[in-house]
Amino acid sequence: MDLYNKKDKFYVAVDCIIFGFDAGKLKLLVFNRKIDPFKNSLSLIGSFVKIGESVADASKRILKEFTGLENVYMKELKTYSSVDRDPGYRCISVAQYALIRINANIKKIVEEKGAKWCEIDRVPKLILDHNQMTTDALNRIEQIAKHKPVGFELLPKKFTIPKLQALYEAIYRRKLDPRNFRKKILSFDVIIKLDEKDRTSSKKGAYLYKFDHKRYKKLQELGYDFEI
Amino acid sequence: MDLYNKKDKFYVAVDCIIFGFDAGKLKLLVFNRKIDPFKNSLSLIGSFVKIGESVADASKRILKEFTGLENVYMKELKTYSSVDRDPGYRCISVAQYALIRINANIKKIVEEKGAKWCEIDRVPKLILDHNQMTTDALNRIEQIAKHKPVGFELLPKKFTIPKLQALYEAIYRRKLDPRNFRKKILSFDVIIKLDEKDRTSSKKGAYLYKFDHKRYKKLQELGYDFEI
DNA sequence: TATAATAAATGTATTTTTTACATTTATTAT
DNA sequence: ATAATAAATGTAAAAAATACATTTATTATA
Repeated sequence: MDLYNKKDKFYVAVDCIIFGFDAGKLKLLVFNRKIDPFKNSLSLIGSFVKIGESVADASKRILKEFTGLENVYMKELKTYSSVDRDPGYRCISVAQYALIRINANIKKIVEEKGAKWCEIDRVPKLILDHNQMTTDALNRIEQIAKHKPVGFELLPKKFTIPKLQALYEAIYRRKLDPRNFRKKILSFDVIIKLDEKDRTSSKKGAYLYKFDHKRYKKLQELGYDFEI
Repeated sequence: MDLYNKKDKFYVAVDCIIFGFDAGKLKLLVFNRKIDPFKNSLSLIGSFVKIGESVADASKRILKEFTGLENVYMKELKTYSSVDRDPGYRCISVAQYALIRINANIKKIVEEKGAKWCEIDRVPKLILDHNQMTTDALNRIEQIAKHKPVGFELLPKKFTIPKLQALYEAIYRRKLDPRNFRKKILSFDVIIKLDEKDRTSSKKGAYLYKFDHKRYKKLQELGYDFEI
C-alpha cells in the first residue's frame, strides 16, 4: 500500500476545535471514530492534509464535511509536532479553532456523521493530544474574545443582548453586570437594534440586534481595539 | 539520492523571524545563502525539521547555530502551507519569531555564519514568502507587546527606563510621553531599580533597572493583564 | 570657577473609563 | 387584578489615562 514506512516521512494533519453555543452553553464538536485507527474512541474532527492542498483548504474541507458550513470563523491555533504524539505516523498536526452558529440543519449533519456536541466543561477523554488542543483553544478564544468581538460568530445572526451576555459569561466563566455589559457593547457601536423581539425567554421579550459588519471593518481598519 | 520526488511528500521546515534591538533600532536577522537552493539570495534563518525532532527542537537548533543562544523567547507565529510556496519541495513551514538581546558575542557569531542584522524598515527582498512572514511577525509582536512585557527580552539584563521607552517607541512606531511611560511601567511593579547608572547617553546618567521575573510570573498566574 | 549643554527625573490637574449598585417596564398566566 | 418573569435603564464614585513644564545631575568648555 504505502511504499515507505509511516514513521519515515512526515504526515501533515489538521485537527479542528469547533466551538458552538447552544442552550446557554459553550459546546465542542467531537467525533466518534468508526474505523481504525482509534476505532470507537472520541477525537476532534481532523484529517490528513493532501499533498495538493494547503492546511487552510484541508480545514475547510473537513469543516464542511461535518457541518455543511463554509465561510466560517476559523483560525490557526498552533502546531503539535512531538515526535511521539501519534503512535502510528510521524505526523504533525496544525490545530485550527472555529466558532460556529449551531442550528437545526447543522445538528442534523453532525448526527449523521456520528459526531456530537459536548459541553465544554464535560469534554471526555479524546485521542492523542486532542484534550490538550481543546484546552489550548479555549484559552485562546478567551484571550481573543477580550479584544475582538468573536462572540458574534457563535450567535445566530439576530440575537438579544442578554444572549450575548450569556455567551461572554460562558467564555469568561464569570458573571457580568447586565447594565455595564449593555453599556459597553452599545458603546462600540457595532450592533444594530432591530424592530423585533425574541420572546422565547421572557414575557416582556428582548429586542433583537444584528452585528454591523461594515462598521466593524471600518473601526478595525482604524486600529480600534475592542476591550470587552 | 532521494527515492521519492520532492513534490510527492511533505517536508516540514521552520523559519525563524529573529528580532533584536540595537542602537535604538529594531532589527531582523537575515541570512545570505551560500549554497543552493537560492544561493546568494537573502532569507530568514531556517531549516528542515528532522524526522526525529519536533518543530520547537528544530527552531532551537538553528537559533543556537546562528546566535549561540539558548533559552530564548521564541513563539510560534503560524504555518505557511500554500501548495506552490516553494518551487523545489512540497514544504510547509512553521514560522517562529524570537526576541533576543544583541551583544558583541552574538554579533561575532552572526557574522561568521554569513548572516546580518538589518533595520526593520529596511528589510530587503527575501526568498519565498519570507517577507510576508516578517510582516506577520511584526504585527504579532506589536499586538503581544501591548499585553505582555516582551520588550524586556530585547534589552540587556540591565537597562534604563529611557532605553525601554525607546524600544516601545520602535515597536509601536510612535512617540510616548516619558512621564506617563515611566509611571505606567513602574506601576506594574516588575522592574527593580539598581544602584548603578548608565552614563553612555547622558552626563547625568540614567538609573539601571532589572526585570523581576519572579514577580512577573506571580502576577501572570493571577491573570494580571499588562496593558502597556 | 561659572555657565552652557544634555538627557533624566519628577507632579498635578483634567478627562475618560470602569465599576458598583436598585428600580421600573412590558408582558403573560393565573 | 395581580403575580411572575426577564428586560431595560441611570448615576455616583473610583480608577486609569492623558496632557503638560520644570528641575536635577553631570560634564565640557569658556
